[in-house]
Amino acid sequence: MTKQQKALGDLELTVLKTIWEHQPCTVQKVAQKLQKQRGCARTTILTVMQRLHAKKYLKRQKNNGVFEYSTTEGRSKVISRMIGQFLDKVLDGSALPFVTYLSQANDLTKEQAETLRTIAQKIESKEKER
Amino acid sequence: MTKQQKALGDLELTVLKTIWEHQPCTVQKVAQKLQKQRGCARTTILTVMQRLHAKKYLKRQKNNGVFEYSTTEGRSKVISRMIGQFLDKVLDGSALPFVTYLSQANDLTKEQAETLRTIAQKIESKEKER
DNA sequence: TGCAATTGACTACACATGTAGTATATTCTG
DNA sequence: CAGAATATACTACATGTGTAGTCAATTGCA
Repeated sequence: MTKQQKALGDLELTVLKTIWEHQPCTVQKVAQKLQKQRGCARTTILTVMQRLHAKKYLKRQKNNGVFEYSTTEGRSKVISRMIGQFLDKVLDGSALPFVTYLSQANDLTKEQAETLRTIAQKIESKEKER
Repeated sequence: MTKQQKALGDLELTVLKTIWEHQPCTVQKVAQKLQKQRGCARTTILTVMQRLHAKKYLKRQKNNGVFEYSTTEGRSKVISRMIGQFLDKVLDGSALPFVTYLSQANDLTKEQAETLRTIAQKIESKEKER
């Protein structure tokens, strides 16, 4: 059962993100949003959405003669998988470079600092579990 | 000065990693290593290395009639850039999903746990800086 | 020195993805 | 209901990457 989801390109990810935020969603809606952000044609978005549908990232249902698309998986699930793949493929399974990256970032944002703090808490709870 | 390095494909990254470990390196050496790991032909590696050279990830020098390749950038630099790109493109600049991923991994390795601990220390030092 | 082995340039092809036009089908409106 | 508007399908093309063969150049060995 290797449900191995196919990889996502940049535009595909962008489209998917848009849909996660406005589910369910017509091609038109997505196209309008991304026409501004990326200046791409409506048919480009249409094609991408058809591909995402073929790849099973999207499901669709015709409402009033227009397809409404929804995602088949939640955002966190897909993103998690991508993180896992990145970890494997780029970082060889080690999270250390990522941490180093974060801690070296001289423009560490409040959000990231907060993130780090969160991690510390996670560690503590992990410790207590034992 | 947008020295925007071109993106790397999977095989390209794999080759680059091999070279980081055995610098400088001939096509043959890399090919032998990867022929076992991925079962790809010598000329495949040759092509990839030529492309990496064209992309400026590798430099070469002829020694005894054979090209010896070296990387133009250190591993951590390239990996850092990739992390930054991943953070931007996939995680929208937020490291939180990554942390969540790590803390939820039920097969958290010792190494990763250690990583988390390291982060906690980083936080502390960051805090003290203020 | 001549042949065998090695090396590298070039070419080629398949597939993925971004990009978008054209044509067909569907729906809505007057 | 017919034409206009809209939506979808189909087709196409460029680029990037994995993959690898062919052939010419180079090197080394007998």
